[in-house]
Amino acid sequence: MRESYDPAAVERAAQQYWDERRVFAAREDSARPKYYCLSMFPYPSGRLHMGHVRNYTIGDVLARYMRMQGYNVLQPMGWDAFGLPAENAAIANSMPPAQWTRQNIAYMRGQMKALGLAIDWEREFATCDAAYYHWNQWLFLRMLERGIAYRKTGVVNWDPVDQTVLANEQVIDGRGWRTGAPVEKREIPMYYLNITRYADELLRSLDELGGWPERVRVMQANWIGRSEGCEISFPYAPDTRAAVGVAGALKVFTTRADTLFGVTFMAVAAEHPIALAAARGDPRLAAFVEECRRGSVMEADVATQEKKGMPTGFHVLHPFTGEPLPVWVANYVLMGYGEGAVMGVPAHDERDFEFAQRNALPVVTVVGSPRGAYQEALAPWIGAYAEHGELVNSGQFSGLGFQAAVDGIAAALEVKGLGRKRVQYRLRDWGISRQRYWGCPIPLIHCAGCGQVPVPDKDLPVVLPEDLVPDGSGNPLAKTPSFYECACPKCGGPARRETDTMDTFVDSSWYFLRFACPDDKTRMVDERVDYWLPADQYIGGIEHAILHLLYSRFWTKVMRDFGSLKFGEPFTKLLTQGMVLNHVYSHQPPGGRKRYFNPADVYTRRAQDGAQIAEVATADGPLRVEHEGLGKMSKSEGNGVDPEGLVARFGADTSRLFMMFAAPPEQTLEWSDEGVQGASRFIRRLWHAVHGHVSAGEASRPVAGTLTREQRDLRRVAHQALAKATDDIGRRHHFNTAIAAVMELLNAVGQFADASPQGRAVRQEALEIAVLVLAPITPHVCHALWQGLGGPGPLIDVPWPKVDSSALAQDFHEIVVQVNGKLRGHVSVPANSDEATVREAALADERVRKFMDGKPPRRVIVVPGKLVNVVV
RNA sequence: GCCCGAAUGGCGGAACUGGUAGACGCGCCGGACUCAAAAUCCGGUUCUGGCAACAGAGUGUGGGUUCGAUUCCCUCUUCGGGCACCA
Repeated sequence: MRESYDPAAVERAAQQYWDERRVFAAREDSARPKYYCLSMFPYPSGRLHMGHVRNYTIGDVLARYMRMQGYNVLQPMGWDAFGLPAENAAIANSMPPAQWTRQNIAYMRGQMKALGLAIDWEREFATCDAAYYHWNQWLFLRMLERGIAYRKTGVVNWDPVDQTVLANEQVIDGRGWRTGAPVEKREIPMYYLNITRYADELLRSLDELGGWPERVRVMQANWIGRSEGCEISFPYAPDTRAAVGVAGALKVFTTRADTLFGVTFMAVAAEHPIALAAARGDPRLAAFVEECRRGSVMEADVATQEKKGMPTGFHVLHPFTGEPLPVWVANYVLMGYGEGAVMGVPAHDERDFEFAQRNALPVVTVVGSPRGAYQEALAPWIGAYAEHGELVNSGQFSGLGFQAAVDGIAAALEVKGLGRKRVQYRLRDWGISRQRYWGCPIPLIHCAGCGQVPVPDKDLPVVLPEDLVPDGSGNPLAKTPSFYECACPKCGGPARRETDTMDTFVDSSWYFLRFACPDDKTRMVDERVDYWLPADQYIGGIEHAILHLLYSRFWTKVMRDFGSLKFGEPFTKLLTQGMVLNHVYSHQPPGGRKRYFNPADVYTRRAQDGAQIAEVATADGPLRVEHEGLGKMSKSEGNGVDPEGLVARFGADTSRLFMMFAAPPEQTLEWSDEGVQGASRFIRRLWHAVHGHVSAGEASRPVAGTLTREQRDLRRVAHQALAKATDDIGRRHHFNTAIAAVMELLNAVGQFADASPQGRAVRQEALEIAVLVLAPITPHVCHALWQGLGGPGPLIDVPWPKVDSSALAQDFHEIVVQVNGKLRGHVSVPANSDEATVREAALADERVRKFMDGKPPRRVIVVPGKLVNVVV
């Protein structure tokens, strides 16, 4: 082996070795246990960023480790290739999204290959390949046949100037990103997938996901949001009946039916039929309804906006007392959630309380909370008001506790035909229609005579034309007759093809299945899926904890119910990688569009008053930019760091080692390349240690029982490091501490000067352990070092080493002694000492006696092998 | 606003099940090598007091449980993620 470490040469040689032998091409093999190691495929945004490097290195370490453990490993890669950024790039560069996307894929594939990932590239595909999205369309039609896909109207952000539907991301402070025009809500027909049909199963089967982080399961459970409550109907009073034109009732859902006698008003969404009916005769109300129609549809905006309301002048009747209750329009009630109406109980609900205070509505206490019920009209809200308690002022139900009250009220409502118990979910059906070009076409045809007609299976896929260039106004597909003009498959008459495309979450909801059979031209999935799936380990960012993972679980269950799959959960274990954060800098000219700047281009200086000023250099001189804090590395915020420079300067192994050493995978990481020198230095030290060792000739194996104390010490350090690294990599996925253990081992090897044959044998074993443990993390240099050490066979085929437990044995234990919980001394006791011996040794210690100050021990706590605490 | 996390030296982090706080690395300081620099090697490095031995304090804030709390419970603060059309 060469004396000095040349990362470029080492990495070229190792990658060539793997490529020539196709060592990562995975084949089904019933003789070996399989391990499907899946990382979330990237959006081809142009360049990899450090979040990608982190994600794919974690996956690669696990894949290579499990291969060493004897598993038949599949690690695939593909591209989540449809999406909005390609259209934005197209607008900016007048280039078709397809061209931009495919260029990016080619570039990023090269970057990934440079990292030396153990990927089976023969399975690669992009979701914009017709051979892939063909099956999106095929399954969508099967869902349509079974009523899982259906059509209804939905609310979108509408830019009135560009006449375009905007993504939430394109709405900035309530205005369109390009035009600056105030955004409006607009209802349009859309296609939905009936995920709520699976709400109960999606919730219950979270319990089976023992390999998922607790926090993800909690987030999903809260998102699905099962609540048990009552549906209650408030019959229209005569004024409402007259305005709406028919007799009826205002239906609400509540988890607090026990507070029914405390209802003092009703609140409906601005889009509710009662609100619209009332607005027809009231210009002020009409203006308020119009105001509510403005603004974005995002829940975060709705939840934080000022709570406003206006009375309709109409009334509904209390189901028990018959008392008329005023109906208000409120901007915080959402039409798309529940019934679009809520009952207002100001005495026992904080939001209702604030609304009542603001609008001078009465407050009626109906629950005697043990910690104090609402009394004074102007008293501030306290949490106790919302607590369960005994009912008061509630007619026949007074005196009942929470559950008895809910049961009694529900039963009585049912008798009257005005309500019943019901389970409600927060989860809403999944709207998949996008009024965009760069996505999978929805395979439907609209015929004047036949209505909505599915594209026949034989005509699939409906291929997306790849040569269009969007201009930001509307969907280019809707302006392309060669795409939308077609014949009705039923009657043969002229018809119009659907121009909406599918949400890109559809593409990513099943790609992991297709990696098992990417070449099957006749079926969506085949029997190879039964071999590889479910994926044993899924790795991806915590930001996908809800949407992507929930949609993938739903899609899997649908395919299972169609008979295509034999399992209902796609990912057995989940590792949610913490985000790699970087600073976010932006500039927004008055009335103009906000632009983001990469932190690498930003420099800061001090103003005269000492304040930090951030600027970027432009052709027109320095431009002041605003620091928005830290955020995940992303294309849209322009704060990604391209790993290319790092790899070019230090090599893939150093980059991988540095990234894995920086923090455990699940932890958020603020990007900094300080410390990368340390990773580079460590690899060079290892190289020199191996080189120095092997240039002195061959070494034998150590012979147990004949070793000196120093030789036994080094063996113990080596096997301790191996035991720790095995646990850290295999179980905990804490690669940073595994690396630290190898660093300690290398430090010990450096201290070990024994050049005797036995000494050299022990050093050989220690270096082999160091190289094998690092093999999953820094595979290229370890490939070369293994050759240098004369290890048997190529590293890629070497199994994970086994801990020699006899090497770990220790004769003495260092016991920590505390007095009153404070560290006061150490004693060394033989490893097999009993509790009494340890206690005696501790009490005999001089320093311990000094701090006991002559007082007798009140209590002595002995933790075997570790610690003694003397309480005086 | 709601849901989920996180906070430990100058910095990244370690302490896994309640038992020695600061492993390992970066940076910094000192030394060796060198004409010099880089690289490399050796030593030191939580803070305060002390020449030292040593003592005291210390894991975002305030409280609680415990012989013992970075770890468990409650409060608050700050930061990050998600909130259904960014992916």
